Amino acid sequence: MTERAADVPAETRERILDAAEALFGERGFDSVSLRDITGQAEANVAAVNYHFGSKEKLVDAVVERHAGPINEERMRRLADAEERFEEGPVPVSEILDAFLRPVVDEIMKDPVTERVFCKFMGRIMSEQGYQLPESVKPLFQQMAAAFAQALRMARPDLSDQTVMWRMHYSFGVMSHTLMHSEKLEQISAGRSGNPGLEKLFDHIIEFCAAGFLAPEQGEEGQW
Amino acid sequence: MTERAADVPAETRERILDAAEALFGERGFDSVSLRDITGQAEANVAAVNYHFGSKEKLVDAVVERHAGPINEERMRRLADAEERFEEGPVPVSEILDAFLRPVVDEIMKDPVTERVFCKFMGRIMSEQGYQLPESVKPLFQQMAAAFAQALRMARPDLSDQTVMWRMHYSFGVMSHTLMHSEKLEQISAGRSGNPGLEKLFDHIIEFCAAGFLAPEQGEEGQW
DNA sequence: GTCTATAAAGGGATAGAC
DNA sequence: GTCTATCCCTTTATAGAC
Repeated sequence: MTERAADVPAETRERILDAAEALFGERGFDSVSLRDITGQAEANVAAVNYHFGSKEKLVDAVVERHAGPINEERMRRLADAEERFEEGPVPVSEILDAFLRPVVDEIMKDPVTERVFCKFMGRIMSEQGYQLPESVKPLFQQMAAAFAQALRMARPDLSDQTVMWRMHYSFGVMSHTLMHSEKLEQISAGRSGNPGLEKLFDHIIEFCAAGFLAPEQGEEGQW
Repeated sequence: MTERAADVPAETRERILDAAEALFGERGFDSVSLRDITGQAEANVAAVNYHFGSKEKLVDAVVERHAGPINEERMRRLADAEERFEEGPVPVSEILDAFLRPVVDEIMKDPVTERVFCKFMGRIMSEQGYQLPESVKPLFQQMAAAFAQALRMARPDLSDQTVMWRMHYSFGVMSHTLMHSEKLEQISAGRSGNPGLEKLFDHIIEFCAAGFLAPEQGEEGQW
């Protein structure tokens, strides 16, 4: 937004966004005060209201910074997969990959903020009562509808309801893992340290894709 | 704890616990004030400190009210399953059932608080930074270890790490679904309303058990 | 654009009457 | 065991100097 030299400490606005992202991911939106944020960002309390207008708008700004690019990339990858598999439906694992890979890529852009952003993403996906900013809602809903449609075509033998639930379960696995990636690293640290996000997400996709393979129990329309 | 007639409005202490459980589940621990709680419970602010000593201890009390019974029942059911399958390992779906069923039962005890407690449980399983009360920690760890052990025996072909991760994914599905059960009911309401918790959890177990069936990719010890 | 100072509201906790 | 009244702290937000 504003112009500045390359190797100078980030602008106040950016530092605030970074600090907010880290703290929100760690402790949630409500529990973090503006003082916590400006303290960590080495900025003044008043700077938040100067740059963003209010705490709520700061939350929106942090979300918007990533949500747009990620959802656009998801749509791109899904469309790309649909082209590659034009003869038949896209495999479930490819659909889940199109959903998750953009998150991994966004995290990888800056290794320093890797774990920070992991948790923040997980929190966005799971926080109760939190309302997505109006600016990203339409794209988000569009994206969710496209993925649901692709999954229905991938598993035409399943009822629509079952597909929706399993899509939801997959989101649950992803957000839960993002939020607790720290603890999990400790678990696996006994052997060879952090397995790396890429492998972790491959592992998640294997699990969820296998979950989609389960046959439907009972008659259709049981829901 | 205290004696009272059967058909009289619940004691203040109980009303506070009920209100706290509902509000904590809805909005998290930090975002809910004691005034929110006592307002909903039709009690006085000072009553919280009289009955519980502090807000933190109130949180502990809400957790303790359910955590003990649920974890004990989990252990009982796992032990029971191990007896039934004494010739061989307990199937994954039986293990997951032993883990999840006590939650369903606890929820079912009082249909009124069904959705309330769903979300509260989901929040306990997912809230970052929240520390389990010391009084329930040992039982919790013991329980987690027993289930991990059972799952390893159920899938001896998988590496220990893979089993741990997949157990974690299953927890993710469960907590995410508990916390968002409301939204999901809306989705399925088009056809026949609330599918009922029992069916929902059967569905979750199918999904997770199928996830455990996925073959392990790459060599062992890749983590 | 960044600071200090302060306003205005709400938080947890407690003393003391009943 | 329950209430009122109050203390003291932190919160968000803003006004105004620099």
